[in-house]
Amino acid sequence: MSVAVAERRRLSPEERREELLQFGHEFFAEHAFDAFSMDEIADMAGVSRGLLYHYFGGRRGFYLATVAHAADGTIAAMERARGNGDTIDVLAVLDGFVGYVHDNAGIYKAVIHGGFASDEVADVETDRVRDYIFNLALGYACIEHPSDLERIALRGWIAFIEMATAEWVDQQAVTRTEFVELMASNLLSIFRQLHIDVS
Amino acid sequence: MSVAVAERRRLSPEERREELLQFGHEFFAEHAFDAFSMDEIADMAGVSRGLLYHYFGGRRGFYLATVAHAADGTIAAMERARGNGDTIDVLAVLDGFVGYVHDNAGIYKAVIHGGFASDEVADVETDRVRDYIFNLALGYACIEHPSDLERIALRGWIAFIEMATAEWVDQQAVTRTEFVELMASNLLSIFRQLHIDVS
DNA sequence: GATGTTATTGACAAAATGCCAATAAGGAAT
DNA sequence: ATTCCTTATTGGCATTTTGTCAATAACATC
Repeated sequence: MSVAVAERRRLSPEERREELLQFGHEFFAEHAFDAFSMDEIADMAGVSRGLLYHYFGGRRGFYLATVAHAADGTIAAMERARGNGDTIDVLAVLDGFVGYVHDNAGIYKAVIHGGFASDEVADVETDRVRDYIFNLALGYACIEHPSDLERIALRGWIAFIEMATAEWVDQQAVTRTEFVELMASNLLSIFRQLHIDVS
Repeated sequence: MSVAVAERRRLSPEERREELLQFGHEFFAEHAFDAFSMDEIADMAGVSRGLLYHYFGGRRGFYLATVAHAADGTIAAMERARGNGDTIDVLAVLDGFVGYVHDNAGIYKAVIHGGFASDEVADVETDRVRDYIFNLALGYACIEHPSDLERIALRGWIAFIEMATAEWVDQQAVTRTEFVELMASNLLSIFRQLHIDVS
């Protein structure tokens, strides 16, 4: 009886990095930050621990790269749904967001929604996603310089859609359309409350 | 020159545990989960590493106990603001919530708002806080068995107030009263949207 | 097929972890 | 005051994990 030993493969740095990020995407979706040693993680990824350190510097670096990757994916999904017209279709973009979370529920909930306790670098990444949505909402309402109250309310609304989407994805108890409309009309409520005309 | 060595103190388990939790409250408010070794943490707390292990089993255990402690504090603050009448004053309870976050901004943002990546036990604690607010909102609207859409919307609203409060505490750019009213009227908007009468 | 580049590894020193027998603080009894 | 006894607290040990780097071997090019 022989143990199946994967032989050494030599990839380009770009390919290897992409492969490892793909693995991190799945790994951190399922396992807590410190649930395994770097040795075990490297084994699961099919590489040596040295390689993980080479590419990401360590556990935290690997985690952060995975967070950044997921943030990129989330924004890209909305970008795609937005299209390249100059009018903003809030329903379409929200649907793009919901689509990404639906297809990547594990990593989204672990990393973007859940986040990592008081880590500045990770916060930068999750905030990138929020800022994208924030600016989209500003553009939709034709606001250039939001007031303090407007900023607070919009950031609150963004948390609303993050939590509600995580919740919806779990059960999908109402239709996707109905759900997206709930989020959109909540945004309109907030605009109305703040006396913002959106025509 | 002599190094000041704190001599060994023998406290009751209850006192020591409380003291260590107090320390954890401050520690995790400022430092990332894995930013220090257990040796360093124990030093800062003024005890041996062995004692930390004895009381909490390790880093994760210590962190989780701190989360639970903060969750208790958050709920207690709302409980206090609620009083013991049988009518629910949403503004008062929200103000109690805001008060706790204001006074404990560091740990709140690190632990309740921020949360820990995909850790079931920590989620149980943060969800305890959310469930308290959830049930409060249900009580306020006289709902016994929320529909799926109502549940999603209310969970979303709770994320709204969590994020908005964290944001408000940072800058306090609008008055506390104005801010609390923003959150309360957003709740009313949601009820209206869902055709829920709150009289 | 030989050669050069560099992606990848294994192994080593240092650090951190988890555990437990030994220690001593502080209350109770004399 | 002094002794005793309980058990909170510690120090140190075996083990695991980490971080680093010189050695190795894929793969492309000639």
